[in-house]
Amino acid sequence: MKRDKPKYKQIVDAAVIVIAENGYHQAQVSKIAKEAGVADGTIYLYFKNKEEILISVFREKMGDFVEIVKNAIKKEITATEKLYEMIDSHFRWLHGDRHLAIVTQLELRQSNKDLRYRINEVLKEYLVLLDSILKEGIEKGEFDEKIDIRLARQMVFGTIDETITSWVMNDQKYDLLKLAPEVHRLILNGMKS
Amino acid sequence: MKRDKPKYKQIVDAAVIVIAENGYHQAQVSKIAKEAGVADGTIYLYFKNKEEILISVFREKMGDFVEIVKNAIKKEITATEKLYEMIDSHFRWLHGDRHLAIVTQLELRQSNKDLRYRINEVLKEYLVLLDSILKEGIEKGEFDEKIDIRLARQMVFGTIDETITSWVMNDQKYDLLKLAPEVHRLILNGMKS
Amino acid sequence: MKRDKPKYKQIVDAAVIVIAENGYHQAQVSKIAKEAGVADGTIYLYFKNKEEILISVFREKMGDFVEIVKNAIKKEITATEKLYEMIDSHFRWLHGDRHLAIVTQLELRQSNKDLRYRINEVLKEYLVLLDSILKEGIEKGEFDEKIDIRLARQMVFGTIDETITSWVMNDQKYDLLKLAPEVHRLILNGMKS
Amino acid sequence: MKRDKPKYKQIVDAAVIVIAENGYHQAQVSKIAKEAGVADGTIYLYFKNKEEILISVFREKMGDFVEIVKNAIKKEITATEKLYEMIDSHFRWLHGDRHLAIVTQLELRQSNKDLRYRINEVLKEYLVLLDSILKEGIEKGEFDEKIDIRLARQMVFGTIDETITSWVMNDQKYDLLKLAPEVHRLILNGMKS
DNA sequence: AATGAATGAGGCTTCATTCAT
DNA sequence: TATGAATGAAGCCTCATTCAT
Repeated sequence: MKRDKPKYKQIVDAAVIVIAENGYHQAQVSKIAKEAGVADGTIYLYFKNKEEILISVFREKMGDFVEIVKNAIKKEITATEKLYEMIDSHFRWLHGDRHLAIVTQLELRQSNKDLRYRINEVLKEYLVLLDSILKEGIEKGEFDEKIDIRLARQMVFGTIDETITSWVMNDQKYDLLKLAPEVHRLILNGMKS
Repeated sequence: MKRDKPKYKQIVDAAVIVIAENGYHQAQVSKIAKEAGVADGTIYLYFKNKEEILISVFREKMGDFVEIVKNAIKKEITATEKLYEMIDSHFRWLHGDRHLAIVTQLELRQSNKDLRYRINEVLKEYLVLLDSILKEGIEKGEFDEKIDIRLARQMVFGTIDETITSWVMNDQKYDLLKLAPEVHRLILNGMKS
Repeated sequence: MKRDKPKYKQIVDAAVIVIAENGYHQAQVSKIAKEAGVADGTIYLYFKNKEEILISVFREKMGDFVEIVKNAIKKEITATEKLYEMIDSHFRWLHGDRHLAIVTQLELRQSNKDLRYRINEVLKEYLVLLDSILKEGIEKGEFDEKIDIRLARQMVFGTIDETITSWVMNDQKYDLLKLAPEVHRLILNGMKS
Repeated sequence: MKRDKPKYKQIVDAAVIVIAENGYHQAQVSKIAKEAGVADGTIYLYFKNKEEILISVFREKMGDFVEIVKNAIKKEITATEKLYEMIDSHFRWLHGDRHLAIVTQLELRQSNKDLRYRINEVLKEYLVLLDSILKEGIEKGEFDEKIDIRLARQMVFGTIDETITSWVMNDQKYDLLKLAPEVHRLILNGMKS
């Protein structure tokens, strides 16, 4: 509701900051309202309840991201290159917003089953994109035709996710972007024909 | 404290069941006490607070598991074989205790930052074991000497973890054990020299 | 204030409908505004606060009703006949507006002490009318001269009120109007000389 | 639950006092707890929620009262005498507990539809008792055989209720007990054969 | 060692009212 | 006059922990 109003975005952005700085369980609605510079009640003109704020955080940000990835891989020709762009833009995305990185990798995972289920719905779009790259690679003969798409997807996503989580848990001390080529190489080798 | 008393184990086992069946946020101390067949207050004779119960769940169970893996790989000669044994016994471990699988893959991740930090401490022993296999593989020339150990570890752990989580999220419908060879192959290819 | 403007009546009528359909506690100002086809803020150009709307509902409607009763009994000669007309027109009034019946018998009674006190002020006009009939009946020898006017009034009003409330609580299933003669007879007997 | 524990009664009694002194809408759980001399949370060991406290107030008190009436009319022989005892003990009951009188006549009526529905369930026992007296009176020829039991019940209850409410609204200034004979006479005349 | 009744802090949400336009 | 977006106070309930027995 009213997702195009400026305050909607204001509140979502405030939620990212508050969750990142205080943790999921300490992100009270009143803190988010204060950070957004609105009254507590105003939150409920834009979101049905607290859970909806959190869903929106993920949906808005992940939505932006899927667009970025789609654009990034559009320019590429081979599945191998597309895979590289996906890894690199995923890294670049969270590297560019340290608060968001904390939220997606650590805090949002503390949500309850229902919320995580709904987050997975949003994630699906990303995984579908990944699947299409994998299928293309197999068809073109770039990847081994014997690989199980589901397992390959889990390897790719699991590796990327684990790499980013480690980076966040180490306080984003080292340069995540530099890891992209090696992660790409590890993943690719696993699927080479 | 008093970890050798029978009630200690009774409470830890009760916690696994209660968390698996009710979810992390619905696992009240009183429920755990009831499942363990003791009074609420008794819990606090064995655990300083609720967080300690959850830590213990992970420490006790993961401790058992690390032992299992250590024994499993002892018999093997090559790093490649050891890696296979690690994957297979990891799958076998959680395949054999559906409650524990839910708890490690879904519920315990909803805990707060502090708790997850301490869980990672316990995980370290597992990761150290993994690192030693990777190093051995490189030294023996089984794996590519150019791979970054940290990244390789993240790929291996990320892939295994993501595979198990997917299996749990799909209600453990399909046979996890059958996936071990293919997961092994995917991972191995990524590191082959 | 501004009771003669068309929007005033519009809002009062909307309040009756909203309260009847949603219940007293679910009759938010915004719902009344919507039903009346005006903006929330407009309500406050015509009413000081929400309580004033509710008072007005009763005052306007009860005002109409007292006029109706006055006219109805004007034609009658004996106090006995006037009493019958009062009962019959009371029944007829609420029988003709099912929303209003719900509001006066059930919903408005959920208001707080202050509001109920002010409603009683409005009711007084009705009770004064009733008292005058009772006095007239005593003076004319139709009713027992020994009856306590206050108690008699309470019996008459209590009986009528309880009868209507029962009818509303039974979802207005049976014909209220048919009960008038018997209610009249019961009441009258109580006061006969 | 645990209705026989002393704290259950303690809380119910505290609720009567708090509601009478502050009004239904100002009777916060915390006030009731304070008046009862227990912690807020303790309330919830004895009552599922706030509504259950209010139901219990009525059920416990009305339950006591129905017993009193049953005992009072047991000694009487005629329906006429029984009716007098019912009126007199009803008056005597609320005359003896000014807080309870305010609660039953004014405050509890502000509750929402659900609560009032459940209160009516409790009231039913009283009305059944009243019906049995009326039937007995008709069978014995004390009351007119042509009267409609339902209407007669509404007259009796309506008159008693209205009389007590008036007394409470007038701050219990006059002596309610003295009104019993006249109320009895008014009611009785209405039903005499 | 064991019990379990009692404690009390803490947060999401609603909605009457305001006020800039 | 009319609007409607924004405000912010206020309360029910849960549950980890304690402590008298």
